This record gives sequence, structure tokens and C-alpha cells, in this order.
Amino acid sequence: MTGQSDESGAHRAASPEPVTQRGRRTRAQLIEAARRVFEEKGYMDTRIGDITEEAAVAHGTFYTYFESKHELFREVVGTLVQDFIGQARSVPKLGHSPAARIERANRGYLLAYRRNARLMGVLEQAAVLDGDVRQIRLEARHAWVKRAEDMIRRLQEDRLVADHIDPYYAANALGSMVDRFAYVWLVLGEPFEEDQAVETLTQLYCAALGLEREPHSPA
Amino acid sequence: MTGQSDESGAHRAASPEPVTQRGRRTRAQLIEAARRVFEEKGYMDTRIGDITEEAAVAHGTFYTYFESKHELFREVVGTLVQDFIGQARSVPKLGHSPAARIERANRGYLLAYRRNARLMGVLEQAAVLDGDVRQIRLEARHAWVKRAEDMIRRLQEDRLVADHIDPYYAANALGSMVDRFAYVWLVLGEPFEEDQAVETLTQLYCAALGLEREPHSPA
Amino acid sequence: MTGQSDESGAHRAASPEPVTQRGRRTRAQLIEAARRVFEEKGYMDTRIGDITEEAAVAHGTFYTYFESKHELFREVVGTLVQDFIGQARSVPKLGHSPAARIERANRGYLLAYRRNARLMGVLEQAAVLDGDVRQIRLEARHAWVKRAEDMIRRLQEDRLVADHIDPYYAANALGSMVDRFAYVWLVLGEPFEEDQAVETLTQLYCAALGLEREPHSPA
Amino acid sequence: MTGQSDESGAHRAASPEPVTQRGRRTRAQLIEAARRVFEEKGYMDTRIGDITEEAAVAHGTFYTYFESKHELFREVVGTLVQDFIGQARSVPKLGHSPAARIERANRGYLLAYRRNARLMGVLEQAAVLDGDVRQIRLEARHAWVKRAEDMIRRLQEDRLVADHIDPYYAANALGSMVDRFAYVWLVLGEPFEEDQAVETLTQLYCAALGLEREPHSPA
DNA sequence: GATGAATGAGGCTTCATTCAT
DNA sequence: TATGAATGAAGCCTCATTCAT
Repeated sequence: MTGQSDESGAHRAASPEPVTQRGRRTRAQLIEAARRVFEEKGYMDTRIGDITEEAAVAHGTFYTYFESKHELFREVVGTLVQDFIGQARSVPKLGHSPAARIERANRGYLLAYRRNARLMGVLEQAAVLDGDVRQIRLEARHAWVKRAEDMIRRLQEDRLVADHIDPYYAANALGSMVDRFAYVWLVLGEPFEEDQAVETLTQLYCAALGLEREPHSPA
Repeated sequence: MTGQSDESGAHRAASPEPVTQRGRRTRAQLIEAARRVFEEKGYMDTRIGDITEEAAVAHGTFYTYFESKHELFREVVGTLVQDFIGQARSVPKLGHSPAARIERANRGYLLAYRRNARLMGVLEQAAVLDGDVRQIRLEARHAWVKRAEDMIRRLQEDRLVADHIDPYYAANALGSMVDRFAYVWLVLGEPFEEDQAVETLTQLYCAALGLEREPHSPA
Repeated sequence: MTGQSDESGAHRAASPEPVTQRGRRTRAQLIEAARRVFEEKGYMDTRIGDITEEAAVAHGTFYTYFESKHELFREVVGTLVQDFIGQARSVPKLGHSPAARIERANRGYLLAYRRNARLMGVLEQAAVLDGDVRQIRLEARHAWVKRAEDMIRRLQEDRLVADHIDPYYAANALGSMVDRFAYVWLVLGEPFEEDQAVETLTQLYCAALGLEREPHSPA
Repeated sequence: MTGQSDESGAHRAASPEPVTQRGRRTRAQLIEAARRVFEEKGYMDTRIGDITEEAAVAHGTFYTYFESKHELFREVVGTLVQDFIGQARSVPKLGHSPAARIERANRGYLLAYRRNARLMGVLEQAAVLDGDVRQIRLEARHAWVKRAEDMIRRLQEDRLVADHIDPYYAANALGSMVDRFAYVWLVLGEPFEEDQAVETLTQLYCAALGLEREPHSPA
């Protein structure tokens, strides 16, 4: 609020937003180029020079806008993570049966993952290498898990889920299930199929919580 | 050196077992030293020189026994992975209730994970960086998932689990749940507590499969 | 840029005086800002960007007024050196005893040095790095030494100083004494005290030349 | 004394002495090459690559033995400075007249300076750029000044120098005189001549302290 | 086998200077 | 004039790997 401080509420601001049109364009070029290069070579094997070459700018131009590969990568995955968080929030809290909402959330998660599969793989890679990136990854996870936890609590209030289930532990476990399944499928390449995946995950998720659900009615 | 590349078939032959007494000792020293260093600095940040220094041998000696950091790391995690595979196999296929066997398997998995938490974290890191290490990691996963898949099939034959559940998908999902929960707990440091973790995972696992289970009776 | 090279004849023409009001203001801002930055960071560690930032002008603006850091620095120390030269000239050639005039000159030199101690330190630094700056430094030195030489010659004409003393050598030696003492005191920080310093230097200076002098009568 | 600590009593030890013959040779080559390059290009303009090229070793080899240009330079001037300190100590404290001893010390200082004139110039340059080098330079100065201070005290005890002269201030002033004269002569290139320089400095030095001295008897 | 010195490709970063607007 | 983005040459440093002893 007071001039120079953190505007975003999260990670320390990168170099300030460029003032000129041209600057904004160059910065955007770098981010786009970086996404392409990261997807192609992975986080580790991407060189600053690869990015500037792809963006068709001089090597030094990189440092006009970013301090390090980390910082640029954070920029690249920033929107991605926002997608996931938005995805989690977009699931209506009311209306439809709980099972239908869980199915919708699971499918949404898997589809978002699939849309960004390449980059998600890189994100997983970068997250183990860089603490700041890990934070970003964990924020996305937390949004996803927290949403599940809240849902479980609400279902317990409505007597739809048994009280002996701990919402925090259960949300972590079930969130892990979906998240890791997506990784195994879409990054590691285990040959699953979308509808079957959504169906199984939702089935297990609901049954685990003791929620009634009509058996599979395939699309 | 290479990040995502070289997915090629698992273990290339390691350097041959040394012939002399002295050679075997040196090799063992390197492996032990490497484990300590990897646990302390992670995979990425470990230098060949760190390992030889810790092992108190000359830098060049490393190459008498190993071709690369990858190869040595594979050696280091080899026994670890055997642990997990053995763990999976040690769960009796018969006797006790299915729920009891699932609980035992889950607890066994979490404990094995906890015993080796530092190194498991490094293994996850190395797996995203090196194709061969990834293969090792996936083998451990496969042992774990395959065991679950077999169990589910058997329970279906015994009419204890509904047929509309796909054993392959379900085993992957539930295996992911436990595996990822362990990672979040023991590597990322989310503050869970053992009994509660085992209880929740087992509860969810059984309910997801539709298995009857008496509520928690604490140890 | 070059260290010992380019000893070439002193001042190349600086950029012409700006034509507009605004231009003169900007140029002055840069000089003031540069003095502050040089004093804070030294010559070597000052970047063009530091100066423009301090002056609150765009980076490129620097090159509207100066060709290089050297040139700007010369501008900055220009007035300083004039001070020293003026100082040397302001000592009356006649009146008072020779000893009193020497004391006055020494005190004047030390005080001028102290007034500008920070920048004098930077000047010594820049002088070893840049031939043009060295020329400036040497001009100041020459003014100081030449004045001493002339004085000695005059005292020899008046039979107050022995003929076997070479005025050129002696002026260089005694000038060095005062000049270096000032550096050691005011730049390197050796803990001297003003009156004692002036007294000792003057005492030694006069005795060295064989000038009569009543012992110290403090101000 | 206890293994790894500082052996020299002064600056933190460089990389440990090489173990093998070959290593010692290479290290020595680098130091010799560095001296040549420093003398030719000055401190600032010497690149690591210049030194390794002159020494005919690979670039990386530099870092086997030194951490930085600073560290290597310290090594290069180490012996030089020892020379000066030794020089100061070699002047006999007894025998001959005080004036004769002062003459001997001054001549010794100027000759040592001249023998190493190129490197002394570089040392003055490096001293303003690097704090550690400055320390080395100051140690040499202190040895020189301290020796003068002790001498003055002794002469005062013997009633050969007046008590109203402060030995600390006087030693600094007269030490500065000789030291700076040497610099102006041998580094800046002011055209002095040895015997005349020694004669004048000694004459002024002695007279400044009030010491009797027979007039110049040229060599 | 063991040693430790030597190698050099590879990547990073800085910053004086230019230039289009 | 002023701006601030773009440039790229220049140096630095690391460390896996090789090799002579």
C-alpha cells in the first residue's frame, strides 16, 4: 500500500513493471519463450541463453527483467497456479448432490492438469529444486486440500459424513490421491483414460467418505 | 547432467564388484559417505568432491568404482528400494481380516518411509532429474501398486469388493493416496501424527473399497 | 577503463556547456549526485547507474553530458583541486617570519585536506586508475611543491637557508611529508590530532631547512 | 600450532600447500607469471586468464591454488613486503653515528623500492582497491615508521634529540617523507638521481631532528 | 588401486554504451 | 533533451572427468 512494498501479497516483487510499451512486450516475450523452452527441456536443463534465444533478444536483456531463472519460472507458473486455485474455487458449494460436486471437482482438476501437463511436470521438477517454487506448488496444493477439508466439515454438519473422520487428515489423503494420480497419469505417462479415471477417483472418494452415490452412468 | 532425458531401460550394469579386500572397503566407504552427503545436501547440490572428501579418499578414486553420480546414487537407494519391495511382500496375503491386512500394509509403508525419510526426499528429487533413478522409484511404486491391485482382485473374487471397481485404476489411486500422504507428511513436513495417519488412511482405503471395518480401536 | 595507460596530456576538452537552462540544471545535478556517490562508494565501485539514480535522471541522460566516468570525476574534483591550488597561493609570500608562513601553509593544507577528506581518498584511488585523473592530482601536487621550492629559493637568497640544500629535492621531500601525513591521518585514519600535527610538521619542516623558530606557542 | 590454523601469523592461509612436487611447481609458476603480468598490466587490468596464459596452464588450474586475484596478489607481494621489513630491521641499532644510520636506512629503503619499483607501483594501486592488500601495505609502513619511532626515542634518551619532538608524530612525518618521495621518484617518474635523493632526504631528516651532521661528502 | 593435479567446456552476470522514441 | 530498453563483449567461476605418477 505504501509505495515500494509487496503488491501481490505473496512473493517478493520482480523487477518493477516496465514503463514503456516496448518494455512490456519484451518482458512478455521472455515469459512466453520461457514457457516453451521449459516445456521442451525441463527446468534443470534450461539455460538463460536458451530463453533469450527463443525470445530473440540479447542475452543481457534477460537481466533487465529477471534476476534468475527461478524468478522467471515463478512468473511462468504464476498464472498456471492461479488456474488451479480458481478451478478449486469455481466448484459450486451448493446445489447438486455432494457426489456430483466431487465428481465435478475431480474432473476439473484432472482436466486442468492435463491442459498444462508438460508444465506441471516441470513444476514438480522445479519444486524439488527450488524452495520458492515449492512454496508456489504448495499454495496450489493447499487451496485444493483446504477446499476438500471445508467440504468435509460441511458434510459432517449435514450428517452426511461420519464424525469419526478427521477432515484435515482425510482432505490431505484424498487430495493426495487425486493429485498424485494425475501426476502418474499425465506426467509419468501411465496409460489411463479420462472417464474411467474420473469415475474411479470419484467413486473411491465418495465411498471413502461414506457418501451415497448412484453407480457409474457413463457419458 | 541430463534432466529429463535417458529414460532407457532400467539398470545398466554397475561397475564390477572389486576384486581385492581393499577395493571392497573403499567402495563401501564411498557408498556410506554418499548416503550421508546426499541426505545432508540433496541430490543436486552434492558434488563428487563432497563424497570423496566425506569418504576420505582421493577425488580420482571415485571413478575407480563409479561412472557418475547417478550410478552411485542408484547404488545408495538400491537397498532402500528393496526394503519397500520387501515390505510390500511381507504383508501376509491370508489370515486376519482384509481391513487388518490393509492397516498393516499402510502402517508398514509409512514406517518404512519414515525410517528413510531424508533419503526418500532425495529420491523424489533425483527421480525427476534422472531417468534411471526414476525407473528405480517407479519399480518401488509398481511393487506397491501391483500388490494392491492383486489384493483387490482377490477381494473381488471373494465378493468382498464390488465388481464395478477397476482394480488397476483403484490400486493406482489408493496407492497414490498413501504414498503421497507419506511424502507430504515426512518430507514436506506437514504435521501429522502416526496413529491418526494410519487410522485415517486405512479407514478411507477400506471404505473406498466398501470393506466392512470396526471403528478405530487404538493400539 | 584502462588502468595505467593513457598518461596523455591533461584535460581533454569536456563536453560543452549545455545551452538551455534545463540542461545546465541536469548537468549540475549529475555532478552533485556523483560527488555523493563517489564519496560513499569510492571511484571503482561507482556505476554510471548509481549516479543517474542518485541524480534522478534516466540512465541514458548521463551520456548527454559526459563521455565517461573519468570525465565526470574530473569535473567533480576540479573545484577541489582549485581549492588546493588557491590555498597554496593564498599564503602571503611576505610579512611574518618564514616559520609563521610555513605553519600557516601547513595548517591550511591539512585543513583543506580534512574538509575534503572523503573525496581526497577517492581522488587518490582514482589517480592510480586513470591517467587523466592522475594528471589532475599531480597538478595539485606541483602547485604545492613548486610553491615550496620558490620559497626555499627565496630563503636561500636571503641567507636564511643553507645553500647546500637543493630546493627542488627538498621541496619534493618536504611536500611529500605533509601531503602523505595528511593522507595517513585523514584517509587511512591514523589517530592524529590537529594542533599536534601542525606543530610537529612545522617544527620538522623548519628545522630541516635550518630555520630558527621559537618553540611551540599554542593557539 | 594445532594443525589447520594459521601458520603465518598474519593473513588467512591460502589453499594448503600442494602435496606433490608437480603441484608445488605449478603453484610457483602461477606466482611468477602473476608477478610478470601484474608488473606489465597493473593490478586492475590483469585478468585471471592473463595469468594462466602466461603460466601456460589451463584457466581452471588457477582455482586449484587461489580463490581470487586478491589472494594471489597477496602471495606475490608477500615476499616483497618481507624484504622491506627485513630491510628496516637490518639497519644496525648501534655503532656509527645516528646520522650515518639514518643515511643507511634511507638509502636502503630507496634501493629496495627501486629494485621493486614496478611492483611497488602495483602495490600502491592494489592497496587502494583491496582492503586486504592495504593491510599488507600498512604493515610494511608500520614496520618502517615504528623503527623510526624507536630510534627517535632512543636518541631522546641519549639527549641527542630534543624532548619537545613527539616521536610518534615525527616518525610518521619523516617516514612519510621518505616513502612518498620514493613513490614520486620511482613510480610516478619524477626525475631524481639516487645520491642526491639520499643526501637530501638524510640531510633534511637529520636536521629536522636536530642531529649534528657533517655536510655532504659525495660518493 | 590410489592419488591429486590439470583440464576446459559451460553457464552466469555485469554494465558501459547505443539507440529508437 | 530526456528516456529507459537493448545490446553483447568481457570476465568470472565451477566441477565432472581425465591422466600421469
